[in-house]
Amino acid sequence: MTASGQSEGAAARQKAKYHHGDLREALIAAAYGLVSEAGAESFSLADACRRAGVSTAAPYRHFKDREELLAEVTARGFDALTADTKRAVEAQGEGSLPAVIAMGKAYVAFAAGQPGLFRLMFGQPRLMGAFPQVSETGGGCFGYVIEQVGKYCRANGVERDANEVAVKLWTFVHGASSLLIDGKYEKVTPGLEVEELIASATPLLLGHKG
Amino acid sequence: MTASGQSEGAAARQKAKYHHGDLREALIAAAYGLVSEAGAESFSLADACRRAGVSTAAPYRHFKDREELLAEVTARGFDALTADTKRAVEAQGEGSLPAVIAMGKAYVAFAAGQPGLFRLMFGQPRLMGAFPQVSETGGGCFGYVIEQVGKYCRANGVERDANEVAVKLWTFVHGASSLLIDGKYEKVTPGLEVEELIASATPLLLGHKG
DNA sequence: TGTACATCAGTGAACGCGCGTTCACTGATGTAC
DNA sequence: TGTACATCAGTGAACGCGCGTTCACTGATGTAC
Repeated sequence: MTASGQSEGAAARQKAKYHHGDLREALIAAAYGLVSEAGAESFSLADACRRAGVSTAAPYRHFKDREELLAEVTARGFDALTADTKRAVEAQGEGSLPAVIAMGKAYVAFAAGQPGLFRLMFGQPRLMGAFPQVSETGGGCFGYVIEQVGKYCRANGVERDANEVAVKLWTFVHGASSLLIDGKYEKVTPGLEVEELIASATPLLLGHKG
Repeated sequence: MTASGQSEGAAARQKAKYHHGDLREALIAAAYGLVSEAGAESFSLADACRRAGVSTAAPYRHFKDREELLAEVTARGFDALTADTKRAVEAQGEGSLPAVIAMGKAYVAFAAGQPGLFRLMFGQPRLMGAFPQVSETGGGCFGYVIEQVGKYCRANGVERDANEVAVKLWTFVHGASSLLIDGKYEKVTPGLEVEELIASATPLLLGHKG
């Protein structure tokens, strides 16, 4: 995967030219930004073209249609989420309780940081069915979570089925992300610290005494 | 709240007439059905008019605009979800563990039964800010969950802060609903029984030994 | 090194579409006398 | 009980809008000779 920062730089350098340089990456970056900021519901291909500085016909040299561009954005989102959680885990040391908690916090932080993208990644099951790269990156993301919980369980003698424990943690963390970005916590329990919520729920779901 | 079944009957009886009888309720029922079936993203006022059998100008006698109709649908959704959870709790007896579990299952069942409506209720924070009836019915729904968990805690000597326990359960159940309707469980752990997941996670989050 | 040419990533104008909303209107209904 | 009239919930035609997509085109680039 080409880093989008790189391609944006390239785009800027070649802005005056007739040929763009890497319009494909520039369009993905534009769409990624627009979706992150305003959500996929209000996303339009025309907006992405405006942001990339090309005509509305240009994307069709690189993508079959609007949906194919959004699928690519979704896949990039899963890659970014995986990278974030991986970084959080590695900072704490694989197989430790702090690592599992940090993983959950990173997941929530990703959702909070780009709610529109998060909703696109999780609210469009059709994309996952239709585009292999979405299915693969998404599977890789969840697979990493499950793998890490398994490592923790084995390292700490948790006798439960690691897969089941992982699904529970994922469920909790995903619920926290959703309720947070949809403003429900704010409405019902203002001042709630989501990070603390994750930190206190994780041991319970791992089967520790709270 | 007028039951929509009643108004649909009334609408059918008066179908041939120039005046509709209760177009407001008929439009809400049409929109409720369309959103439940296909989601709010693809919902159009024109579709609702077709389903109700009136011209596209007719809704403006009853609603300021498209958004006001969707807000009413959202409020009805929260009322229905509250009613479902209440029914589930009362069937098991308030303050019991089976009641708390049944409440969670009812929440998930509601989401699974009408995913489009569920996403509208939770994915549009703007509606909640702008329309008092959405804020009220939504608050009533979450408030009921919190109240019931409080009753359980008091009745069973759970020394934790009941509010915190309630938020955890709600978070878990909401996460299960989201992942289920977005098809993620199916992808990652095919064959997962969400009802069992709720039943086994609930005691953990209440602080019991699993 | 210079020229001819093939390639193909862009342009910009146009399309059809369905949408939300507005408008002047029409005709059913309820009420006052 | 019958008639005149005010009300107002509907109609249907029209609007402007932005969208996704297509089209024939143009002009920059790389390569073969």
